[in-house]
Amino acid sequence: MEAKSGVPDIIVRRLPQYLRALTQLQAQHVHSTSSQELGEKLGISPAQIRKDLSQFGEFGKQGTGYSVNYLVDKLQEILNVKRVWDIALVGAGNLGHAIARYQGFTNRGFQIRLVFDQDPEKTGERIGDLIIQDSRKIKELIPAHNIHIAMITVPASAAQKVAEELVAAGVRAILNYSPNPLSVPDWVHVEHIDPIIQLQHMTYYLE
Amino acid sequence: MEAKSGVPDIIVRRLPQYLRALTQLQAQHVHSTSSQELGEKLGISPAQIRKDLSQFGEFGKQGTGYSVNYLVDKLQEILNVKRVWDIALVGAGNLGHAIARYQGFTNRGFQIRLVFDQDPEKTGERIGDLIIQDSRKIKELIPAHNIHIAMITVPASAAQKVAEELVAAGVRAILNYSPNPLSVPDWVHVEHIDPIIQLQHMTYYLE
DNA sequence: TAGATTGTTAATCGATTAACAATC
DNA sequence: TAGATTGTTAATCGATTAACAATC
Repeated sequence: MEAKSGVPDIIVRRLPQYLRALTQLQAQHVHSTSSQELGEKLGISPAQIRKDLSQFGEFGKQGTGYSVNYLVDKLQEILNVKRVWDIALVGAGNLGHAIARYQGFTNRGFQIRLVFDQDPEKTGERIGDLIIQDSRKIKELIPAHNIHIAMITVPASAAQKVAEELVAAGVRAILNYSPNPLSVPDWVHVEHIDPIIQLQHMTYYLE
Repeated sequence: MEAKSGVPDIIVRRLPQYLRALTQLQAQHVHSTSSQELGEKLGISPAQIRKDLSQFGEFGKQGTGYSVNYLVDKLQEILNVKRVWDIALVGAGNLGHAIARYQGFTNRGFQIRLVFDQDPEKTGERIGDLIIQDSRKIKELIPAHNIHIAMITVPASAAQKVAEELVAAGVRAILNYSPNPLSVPDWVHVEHIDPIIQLQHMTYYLE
């Protein structure tokens, strides 16, 4: 699961960070920036930022830097987030509820459209505008809503099975909140969120 | 914020993944493994795993591989998680509640001990065994509990201020769930969780 | 013993940075 | 014009992999 047009994945991974920083500048009504300024914000060298961006086009002007609006637009295009992606969430436990209620997705290109849970006591219950659906309907509802991205917030023991059902239903990208590696076909993208991995990285440096 | 004894940070970042995979093997009562097997699980080359581990000692045996229990023990030592780290959580909104209730921290070296919120309506309320404290008590309670790690789950606009209060109270490692970069002294470690960054990385590869 | 797998060296590969001509 | 900053090349730096002697 890497390389599309041949741009190294390590570069692609930095683009969303550039976009986030630029969007924040936009919110502060900053119209113009430079690789220097962006680099300071992100802890990335200016040369690297220019090199990364140059993979996709010439977005700046010598002497003046980059137009914030223009670069935001271009990065949204490159990252495929000029549209809104509908998302399915599987697992309406504590974390699933919190994510379903989170307001921050919408203006960054994503919208949670379906929530599933396997527990019959939960199905039918509402979370904001959403109604919790029975997990057995994954196969039916995900294609019906033309959904290609899902988040998994079920207990570790159920994650692999859920992943398989999602893939069978047409999902091609999974954000996995369970502390389990998922085994999926290699045309399915998986990103993993495990806070403990990040905590343990930090404790290495603490005495 | 890098390099302790001089082991490259890129290697340190892989250690928690090794530990997680090994713990899973342990749960399946597997007693012995090899760089080959571990590599397949993690999508990392066997040579790299051996090289990474060799930075810290000789943990394997030619011909037979690694004892799972022994390697788990060694990695826990290296990562500093043979002890339990108490954690403070700031922000008792949806996400904060979900994290405070999450059961998965304890057996991986962490325990949430304090929860703070700035809203007077919430302080005093319970989440499981914890009682939500007024954020103004950060300065008092964090040193009193000898806490050095915190998680931030407040809205974006409040995150920087909270980070500064935490640092002033003695926190040296922050797991930041807000979509904001935090500016902290360089002896403070920050890890960032922003699901949208990860989603946007995946949409790059989707049509 | 024969087979397996480690730890490590040397070779390869790829990513980052420094530097600068081009130019706004 | 003078100053600033881009996009890009070439040099450097660092990480990954291949290969193998050592040895369980």
